[in-house]
Amino acid sequence: MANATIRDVAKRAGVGVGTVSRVLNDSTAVSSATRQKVQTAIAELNYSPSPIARRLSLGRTMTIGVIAPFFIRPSYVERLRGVEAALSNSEYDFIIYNVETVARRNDCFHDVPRQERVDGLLIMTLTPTDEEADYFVQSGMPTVLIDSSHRHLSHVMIDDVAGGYQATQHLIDLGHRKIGYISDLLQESPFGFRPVANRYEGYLQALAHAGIEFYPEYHRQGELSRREARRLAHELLTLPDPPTAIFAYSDTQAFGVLRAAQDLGLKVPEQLSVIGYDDIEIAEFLHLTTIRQHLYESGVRGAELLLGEISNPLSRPQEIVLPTTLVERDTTAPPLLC
Amino acid sequence: MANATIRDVAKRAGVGVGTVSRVLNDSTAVSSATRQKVQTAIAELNYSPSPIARRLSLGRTMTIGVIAPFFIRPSYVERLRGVEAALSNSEYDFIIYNVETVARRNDCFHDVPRQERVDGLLIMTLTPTDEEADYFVQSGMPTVLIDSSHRHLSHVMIDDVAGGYQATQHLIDLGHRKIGYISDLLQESPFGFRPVANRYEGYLQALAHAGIEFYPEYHRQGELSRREARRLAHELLTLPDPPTAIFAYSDTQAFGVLRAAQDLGLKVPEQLSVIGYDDIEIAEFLHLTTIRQHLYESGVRGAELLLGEISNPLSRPQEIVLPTTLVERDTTAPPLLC
DNA sequence: GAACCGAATGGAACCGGTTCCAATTAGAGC
DNA sequence: GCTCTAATTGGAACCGGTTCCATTCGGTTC
Repeated sequence: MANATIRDVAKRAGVGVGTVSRVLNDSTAVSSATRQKVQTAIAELNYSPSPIARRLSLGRTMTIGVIAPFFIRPSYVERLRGVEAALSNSEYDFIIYNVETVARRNDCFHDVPRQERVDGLLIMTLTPTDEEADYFVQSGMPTVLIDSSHRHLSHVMIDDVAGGYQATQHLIDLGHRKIGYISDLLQESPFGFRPVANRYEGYLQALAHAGIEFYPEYHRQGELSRREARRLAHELLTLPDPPTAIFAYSDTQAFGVLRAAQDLGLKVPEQLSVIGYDDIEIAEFLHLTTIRQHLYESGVRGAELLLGEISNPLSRPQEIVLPTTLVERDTTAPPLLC
Repeated sequence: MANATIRDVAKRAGVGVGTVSRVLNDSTAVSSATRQKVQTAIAELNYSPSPIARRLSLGRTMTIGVIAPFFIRPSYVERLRGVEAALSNSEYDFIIYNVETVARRNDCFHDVPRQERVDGLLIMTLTPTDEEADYFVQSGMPTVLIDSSHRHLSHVMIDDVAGGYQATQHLIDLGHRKIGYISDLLQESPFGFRPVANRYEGYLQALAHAGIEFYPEYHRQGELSRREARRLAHELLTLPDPPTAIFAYSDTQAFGVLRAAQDLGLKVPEQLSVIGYDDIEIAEFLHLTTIRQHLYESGVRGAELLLGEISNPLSRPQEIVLPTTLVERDTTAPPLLC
């Protein structure tokens, strides 16, 4: 009773299994009398088809894999929310592969397309090598990158060079010349996140355009956490000639900077300007000036791209570039005159 | 080449499919010479077994379903992190079923056990009715509740009555007598979250034990969001005889209260004490006094319970109760003397 | 009334694993 | 050398769907 099969239904309705399958899949070639009989039998037996068997014979899993590093970080949560929203209208479920080590990253990249667990892959921030990208393409696994890019794969990119430029330029516009930058790990990062290099690039470009010399002492990098950012900001702010403004790679790190300022009794924004990046939900509450990247939307667009690619596998790689926006709140102001 | 099957491997190795299967599953009854041959063939064909086929014949999905309302709320993210950590050591994946409407809740409760998509179910905060619980039991679906309870199902409960009591008692200990409470929706909530009733109960008990009369005007309820909490706090604080302390159902709501205080120019904690609930990550940064419930741990313990139940289905329902802890920071203090 | 056609239907084969039973083989014991 | 037993091994049957091919049947057409 618990688990009736399609054969039980067929027997009870006095038809063949093919017919039952046709009724289930809304094939038109079934007379309405037969359809009626089958539906009655289905109801009587409280039958529901086994998705696993369906998948096996269809060769599709109706599941999407999402590979995300540190999926509990606020920015990934926002992106996932977008993915969830886009997928909730479809027939697809998603499985999260959380990545916190390089070994795990490599395992995921290698195993997930091979095991036929998923019909498509959404990869966040992690950038595949050329080899890996070709491997995805050749294995026929529809793959979409969010927050990174590769010329052979569809992707939703955030223009982080522009974002970094925007943040720095905002500080310059306010009159700052001594602008610190607290970054995520640049070289030593095991993952080589693309946005890390890009925002740094934007920072350098804005300085150069304004004719401000880059002062290496003002650039600090460390693991992405409030605690570490607080430590680094403390270092910056206790330099003999400290910066008057700090651009932080992420809102989370900006909060660490704010804390350091508080520790040292510096008033924000009067004595120190701080700008973050991401515009995560809590940023508004804390009045943080920041660069908004459309996190939620990046998830939605990425998922849509992937669904399109699954239903139409031959399409050429698409690129979506999402802009960034300056959100001015209360942590930036002109520097004090000296 | 892309997708070799077990039969290809068997042919190439010159053995039967049963033997290949035995090698794959580390059955002992294979001579080492044969094992060698098979492994060579596997390597040559770059073969990896299809999990779907495996699931069909095994009748197991190696996947766990997690039903979570509003999974992007910080407290659920923390719990999920615990689940992910516990599951990452196992062979199981997990699928998130996000619930934001009652219809969706009912769908999930009804369909997920029936479709054989998952081997076990982890349900957060949502409380099954007796009927639903029996349905889970009868369908043989191992089910564990986190942050709610039912006598027929294993669960990880947070002692929210004690937590509500603790929060209120802390304010009383400081000398407050006029204590407001801003709650999640109590009656009208479509989900009937258990913790909502429990924390309120704790609040009432603490007041009663201290001989403080409950003053209905001091109790407000509204949708769980910062914005709504800010509005409600504003109402409370502009009463003719406003409370000197406010207990908020969640940290998120406490932040709304803090904002309302700021709007009205009230100093915290001098003129208003605020205590939250959850101890989400950002609470420490904002120096919020709060009640810590062990969110991450609740996820870990729940997942462990479920894995145990899957491997040993006959066990009786277990109960784990996690305590709550008062975390004193800088948003509570004795009231001003009048 | 015969020939023909299309729609509806039944059911075998298939997806790719696991498992169980029967058959083979090797080795031990006498 | 023969028998018996245990260890290996091969492969059919099965899990529960889908699909395709063959068949049946009712209705046209001449």
